[in-house]
Amino acid sequence: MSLRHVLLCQLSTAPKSGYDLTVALDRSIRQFWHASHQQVYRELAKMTELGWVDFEVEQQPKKPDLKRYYVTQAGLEALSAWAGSEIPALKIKNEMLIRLLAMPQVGAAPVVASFEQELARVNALLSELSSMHSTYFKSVPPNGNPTQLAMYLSLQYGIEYWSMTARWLQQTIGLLSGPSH
Amino acid sequence: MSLRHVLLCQLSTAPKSGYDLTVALDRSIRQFWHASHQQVYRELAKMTELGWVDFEVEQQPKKPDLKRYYVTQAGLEALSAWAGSEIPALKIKNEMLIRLLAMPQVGAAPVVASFEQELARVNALLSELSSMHSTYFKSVPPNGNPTQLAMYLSLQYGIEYWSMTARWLQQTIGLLSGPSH
DNA sequence: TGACCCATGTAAGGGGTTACATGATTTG
DNA sequence: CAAATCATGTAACCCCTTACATGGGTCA
Repeated sequence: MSLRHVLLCQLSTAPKSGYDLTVALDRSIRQFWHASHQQVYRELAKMTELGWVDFEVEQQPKKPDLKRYYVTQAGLEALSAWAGSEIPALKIKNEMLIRLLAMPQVGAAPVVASFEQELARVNALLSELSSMHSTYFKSVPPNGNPTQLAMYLSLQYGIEYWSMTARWLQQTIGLLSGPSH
Repeated sequence: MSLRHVLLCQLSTAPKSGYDLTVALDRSIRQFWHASHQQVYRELAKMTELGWVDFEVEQQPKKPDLKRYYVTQAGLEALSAWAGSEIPALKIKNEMLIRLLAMPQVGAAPVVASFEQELARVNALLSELSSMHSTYFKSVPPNGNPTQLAMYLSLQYGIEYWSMTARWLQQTIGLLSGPSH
């Protein structure tokens, strides 16, 4: 899947270790693509097999050896081919919708309770994303800076996604708990 | 995960076979939770082990045996407990955002091309959902009909989700292809 | 005759999570 | 003294996808 391409992107700016990649992922795009260190090491091993990346071992005094990975020509070509290929259809899989399905059996009350909890979580996330937006992007970054543009548009997506979710939750809680009381 | 609970919901209205469940899923909530027949059979086997469902075998002349599953008391209790429990945090995992990350390496052109294709697909989906909405829901279903309400709110969610995506794609394509031309 | 419907599965592999393992160094 | 940081992994398990398997009945 796409984790492979996330790692290729990160590596193509500068060679990095699996540890570096894990930390960088967690610091920068955690909200938009999450991966554990186990996954990162597995993907690096697979991409090495595929010839997309290679590494040099650096011996460190009093520390474990460090494997510094870099992207090969084949890796760059794979990234290019992927970037223009058809985006695989994304299927909505949202547990909230399944809770709704359970209402005929379990009633609205527990569902509304879990939705209210979820709305609080979503609002917290939204304010986090909003503050990121206002600190990093006073204006739309120029087209000439693709890295900044990518971050700006991802943040934009996250804010719109969670705003939409919050609106839907509010409307739904209202419908489920309002009229019958 | 939630497939288990989807199946419990479907079974609690009337006993069904694995085949019935697969077909019903594909006909009704395909847009919101998809599962292959292999998954359905596996979940049924696991839920039988757990004691959440049980089945009766019906011999059919000139057809394979049919296993008619029904929900047990323990299954109903599991469904209730789940419906009010905390909703696990949903992480955004959207390949579009990773394409953006690749722009510094591969340029904007292939990314924009794949986004335009995606926008067409999203618009097609949206018009499908809109027509479902206008044929089934002339007005908001009453609170007393939870099955209808669940379908209404799911459709609502789908329409808002894909509208948001379409807007974002349009904005993004504009930003990536507009100013530099 | 070939395709689709009914009805059940097995098998292999990809992607992801959680837990476990090691071991020195730095920080509170 | 305990926790966090650096740095690598293994193992077991869950969920999901794709391909393969069987075999009669219906319909164009």
